[in-house]
Formats: sequence, C-alpha cells, structure tokens
Amino acid sequence: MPVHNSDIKKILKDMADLLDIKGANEFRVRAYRNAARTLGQLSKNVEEMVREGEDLTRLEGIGEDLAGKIEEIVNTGTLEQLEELKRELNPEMVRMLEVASLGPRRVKKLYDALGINNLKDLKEAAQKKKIREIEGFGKKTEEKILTELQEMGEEKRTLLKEAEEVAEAFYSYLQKSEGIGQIEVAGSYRRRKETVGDLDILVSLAGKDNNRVMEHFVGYEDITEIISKGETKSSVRLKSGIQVDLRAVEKESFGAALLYFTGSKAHNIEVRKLALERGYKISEYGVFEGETQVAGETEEGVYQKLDMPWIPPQLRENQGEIKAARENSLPSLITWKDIQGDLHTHSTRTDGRNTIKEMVEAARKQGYSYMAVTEHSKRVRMVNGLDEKGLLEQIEEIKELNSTLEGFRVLAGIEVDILYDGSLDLEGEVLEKCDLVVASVHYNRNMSREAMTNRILKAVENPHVNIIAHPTGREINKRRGYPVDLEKVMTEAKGAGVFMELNGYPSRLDLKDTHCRMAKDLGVKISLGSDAHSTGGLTNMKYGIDQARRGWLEREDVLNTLSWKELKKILKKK
DNA sequence: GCCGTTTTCGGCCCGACTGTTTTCAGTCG
Repeated sequence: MPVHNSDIKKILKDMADLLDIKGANEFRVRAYRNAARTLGQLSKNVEEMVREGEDLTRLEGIGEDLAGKIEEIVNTGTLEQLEELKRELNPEMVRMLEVASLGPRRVKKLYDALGINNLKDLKEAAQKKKIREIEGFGKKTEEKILTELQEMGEEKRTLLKEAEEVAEAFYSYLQKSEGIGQIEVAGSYRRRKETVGDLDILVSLAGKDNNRVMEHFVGYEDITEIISKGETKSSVRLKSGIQVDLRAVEKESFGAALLYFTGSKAHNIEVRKLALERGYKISEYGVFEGETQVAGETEEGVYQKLDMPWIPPQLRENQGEIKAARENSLPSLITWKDIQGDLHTHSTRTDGRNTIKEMVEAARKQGYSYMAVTEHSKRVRMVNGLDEKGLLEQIEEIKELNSTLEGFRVLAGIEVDILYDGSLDLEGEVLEKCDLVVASVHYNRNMSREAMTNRILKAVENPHVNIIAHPTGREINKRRGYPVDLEKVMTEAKGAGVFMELNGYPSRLDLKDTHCRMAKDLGVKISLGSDAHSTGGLTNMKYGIDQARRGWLEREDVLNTLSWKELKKILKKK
C-alpha cells in the first residue's frame, strides 16, 4: 500500500496527541510534532527516500529514533507504538482535541473524572451539566464545549492541497490501465475550491471492456472500502477517508460528462436551461437535437453549441459567468506566469525552515524577479519575532545580499502585528526603512465586529502600512475568521493606497474568492503572497492563483504582477 | 525525542488571555 507523506504525518501527529494526553514529557511530544511538520513541508516523497536508502536523520527534527519509526511506517503502514497507545487510550480522544477549548490536559481530566474518551460521551456529559462539576471547569467552559461540538458537526471537507496529493496518486494509478483513454478529476477539485468533498474522477473508455476498467479502479491499494461497483460507475473510500467516485463514459460523451461532473450544479442548471431555449437537450452524454447528438466530445464543443466560449472551471459557480460568456466578456484570468514576485515569506530568522538565501534561490527558480522577506514582529514571541533592532539588522543583511544578486531583488519587509488598539508592534522610524510593510492580526481576535474593523482601519491609515495580510484570520476547518467589515476596510484601503492580501497558505486562502471579487469591484489591488515558511512553501502561490481566479481576478488586479520598479512607484509614500 | 564550535547531558518558546479561581492551570499562537 503506498504510504503518502500525509499518512506518516498523521501517525506522528496522533502519537504526539496521545502522548500529550497521557502526560508524556512535553519536549518529547514536541519532537513528534516537529517531525510531523517537517514531513508536511517536504517536497520529496518519504516512501521513495526510504526505498532508496536515503538518510532520514538529515531531515530537520528527525533523529535516529524517529527515522526508525518512519521506516516502520513506510514498511508496515502502521506504528506499533501508536497501536499500543490506542489500546491504552481511546483513539477518539485525539478527536476531542479538535474541540477548540480542549487541550491535552483537559482531555485527560475529563477522562479521569468522568471516563469520557470520545465526542459522543463528551456531548452527553455537557448536556447533563456534568462537566461544570469537574475542578477547573465551569459553566462557561461547558457551554463553550457544546457550541464547539455543534460547529464540528458541520461537514468537514478536505483541503485542496491534501486532496491534490490523493488525487494525483490515484490519477497516475489509473493511467496504468489499458482500457482508459482520457482521465480528469472533476467536481469541486477541478473548480479549485479551497476544500473538496468527494473526488469525482471521469474517464473515457479506450476499449469496450468496462469491467476491466472498474476492476482496475477498485483494485487500488489505498482503498479501505468499496461502496459500490457497477459497469459505468463505482465508488470507494480511501484510507484518508476521502470518497472517490469513478465514472466511465464513451469518448463521444467525455466533454459533456466533464461539464456535468465538474459542476457546479447551479452552473449546469443554467447551461441546460439555455440549451432548452435553443431546442437542445443536454445530459452527461452530450448535446442532443431530438435523438441526434450534436456535441459532447469536448467541453468547448458543448459551450460552442450555445454560442459561448469555454468557461474556466474556477468561474463555474453561476455568479454571472454565463452572462459574461454570452456577451463575450469573460475575464482574462490571472495565471501563475503573470506573477513576478512573492510578497509574503518567512525565513529561519523566525519560524521559517530555510535561510533567506535558500528562499531566494527557490524564488529565482520559480521565475520571480523579487521576493519580500516578511518576518513576524516581536509580539509573535512564539517564533521569536523581530524587534526594532532585529529588523534593522535584517534590513542590513538584505542590503548586503542584494549587492551580490543580479536580476533579482530581495525586498526588506516585515509582517508587523496589528496590536489590540490598532497600533503597530514596531516603531515607525524603523518600519520606514522597510521596502514593504505587511500588517496583520494574530492576537486578541475575540473582538466585536466594530472594534475589529476599527482596529484594522487604524492600521490601514498608518502611513507605514502597505498591505493588510490574511485579512480575516480564518483557518479552514479550524477556526472562523474574526468578524470584520471588509467592505469598509477595502474602501478605506483604496483611498489610503493600501492593498489587501490573498494569502496562498492552503488552510488560510484568506481572502476568500468572494472577497477577491469585492476587492476587484472596489478597485483595490490584491497582493498574492505564499506565506512560505520553506522553499517548498513558495508553491502555495498556486492555490492563491486558483483562489484569485475563482474571484475573477485578472493580471491588472494583482499587485505583484508588476515589476518591482513599477510596484515601488505605487506604494504609498511614507 | 532532538540537538550539539560549551558535543553524550541538559536545554528545548513564552507571554497573553480566559475562565477559573483567589493565585493559577490550560490553551493558543
């Protein structure tokens, strides 16, 4: 069974969580978490590294012991020590940690006091008001737990990046089947939504042997459950929990089926309505005039029959794209190639994994001509954020580095914290020396909408701020963004010459697609930043691009499609 | 459990906030 990096990461994370609950040495716990993080950021495939006998201890945070454990996971698919822990503590206790106000100590306490070791019992105990009786817990905490449980019950979708890993592996497996012609992963995956529910894979048949294709499909090693298996349609569940549906159609129908399975549902309904008006009928098998198929082999063909150009999947949400297509006024969506530089990165100076030099090298390989280093400021103590002195040192360091570089410019930047009262975490006279000041909120998120809006507005008005980073502070599947009136912020930003960031970090993607569109409508340029914490993280840009495309952004809507020379001119004077 | 120009032991991130307490544990970033 192929072992993905994310599988190993999950096992190490579960180890950390269970050890933590058990009350193990916190540094030992941290070691597991660090290793899990390393694997999450790794661009190489660990399974391959093990097979090729590469020395895993060269990876950061992985020593003899963890290297051995990782090999065990690669070879057996599991880790005996974790299995042991799971026998001792209920593995469901790990899920209890997902309740926002519960950490390892409280989970342990709940177990010791009431024997609670799963979410169901937790909910029951909270409803029966038993939790408030435990020492250290109270009425408020109990009520909070109940609300948080409610929120967790909402459907959880897989992050696009994680779905991508699974989808790509499955895709290459399917390519090995002789009976398959074209393959496309459709659905919200193809529309590049920030999260994906099921994976819908569409294939065209290269021969007549459907059964062989389906046999191949359900024969994939990653499968834990075959939900259904038919001649043209099968469904399976993978180890990662993701459901995958396979649909096989004839070559002549591939385009129509692709349109159908890509969705969105609302988009499809509009397209079909339009077809009906013209006397056609559209199904996943094609466009039909009476009994005769008049299109359907390609998506372009289907759209063309309705006098429309092909519509990029990212736009297919029935948000005006059909009207725009019919009027031939679809946006010319931004692509990664349009990006000239990255405006949000971290290095080893704070919580990044690579040095500025290494990041620069990777950025050049990406084809960029500039990159801003934007470390955290001192308020983010956890990562040793820069104080005024540290920032000045770094500015000097970058100056020196720039003198050795040709055709590339490192921008001396900072991701300065917006404090509780809207003031900035660093002195203006130091910020003034930066090429670029990115400002963001990390702490004291628990504010009213009005207070948070005013707090951010104050930063917008600050003469040193150029960009507001991850403006709502959300983390997908983890926490909602803080309440903030973005329209007001953007309107002020427009007047103040401040730009809004779309953060490419796969679990942030903040701004959302709809916010991007709002910015475009208001005439505020968006800054695309990868928020890379390693050289590999620079590729987060692609998720940012997808999100930007979903927000209808074109080249001229994005700040860093400009050269540094051009960009510098439109940054506000300090 | 990792790491190392103080190298095989001893340090490893730490302050703010919340809700619980009445001096602090737990969580978060």
